[in-house]
Amino acid sequence: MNIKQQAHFDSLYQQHLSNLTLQGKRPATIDAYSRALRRISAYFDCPPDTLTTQDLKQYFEALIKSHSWSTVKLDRNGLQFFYRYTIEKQWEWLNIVKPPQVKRLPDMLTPSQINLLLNNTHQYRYQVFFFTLYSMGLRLGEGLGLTVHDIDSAGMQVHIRDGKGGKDRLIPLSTPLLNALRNYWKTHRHPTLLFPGLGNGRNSPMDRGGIQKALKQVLRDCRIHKHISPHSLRHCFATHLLEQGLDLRSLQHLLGHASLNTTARYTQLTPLKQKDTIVALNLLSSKLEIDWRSK
DNA sequence: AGTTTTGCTGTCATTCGTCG
DNA sequence: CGACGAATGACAGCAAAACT
Repeated sequence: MNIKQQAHFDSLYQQHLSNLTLQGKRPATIDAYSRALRRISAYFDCPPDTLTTQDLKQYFEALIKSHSWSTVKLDRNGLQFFYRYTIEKQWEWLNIVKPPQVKRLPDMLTPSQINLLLNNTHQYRYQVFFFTLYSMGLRLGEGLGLTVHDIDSAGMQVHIRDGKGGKDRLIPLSTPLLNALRNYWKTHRHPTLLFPGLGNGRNSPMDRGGIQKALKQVLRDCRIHKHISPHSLRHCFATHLLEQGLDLRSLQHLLGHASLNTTARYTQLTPLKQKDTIVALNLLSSKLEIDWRSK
């Protein structure tokens, strides 16, 4: 791009960012949608507002060859947003790119495998963290964001902040988890964070990559060859609660979302008699016999 | 259909023991 | 004391789900 084109691109890009913010998009979305604009402009080496439908077809044809459908989808949506909000053109997007439909079922651990996993996690911080994710069904980011002020030991509940889509929720706190969190906190005594990083990262939460790596190692040690990630603990939480007879509505509350398609699909249980959520939650952690790695 | 998150990997800079 | 490498964190990019 020459200097004039570059200036024009910069202006469009700034408008794009501004529109994303105005439409209330979350940081991850802004990230992805703005990358789409940078990528296509780099590909054609010109500002993105003069491209034709033919250009777009050519671009996506190349993109499908070089990248996964996940990336193609993000680019498609990002550019669609750009054309809708920043310039007037409306493309027939569906006719240009349409990702194939796929359905997958996640791998799952049994309660005894969870027990095995926790007992083979030899680093205390990861052991407590995995236990926290499993016993409250948290997303990775929700667990990392926990602060000491979120733990209401008098009311025996935990305030989960800024979950997916920026939503909060409250989750009953079991005694074993409270004890684990207290004992672990005493090892670092951070003024706010429950799971601070080490070294000079001590004022931000632990590293996600480290957590994922630690879990993979433990799975190898346990000779568990399923495809399991920290997020799987959330699936296990949901499935095990269903197996204990917790009803769907209560479970939806605990997970903080409305649809249970992914969770309900892989449990064969149809039943779901009404049962007290707290009782079920306590039952969940009382089934585990964890040898804590403290000190 | 569209949005938002996690998962995974690589790069680069910094820190931290420890060995010579 | 400095060199060295291992460990760690910040960050970015892409992939894959999860959720609305």
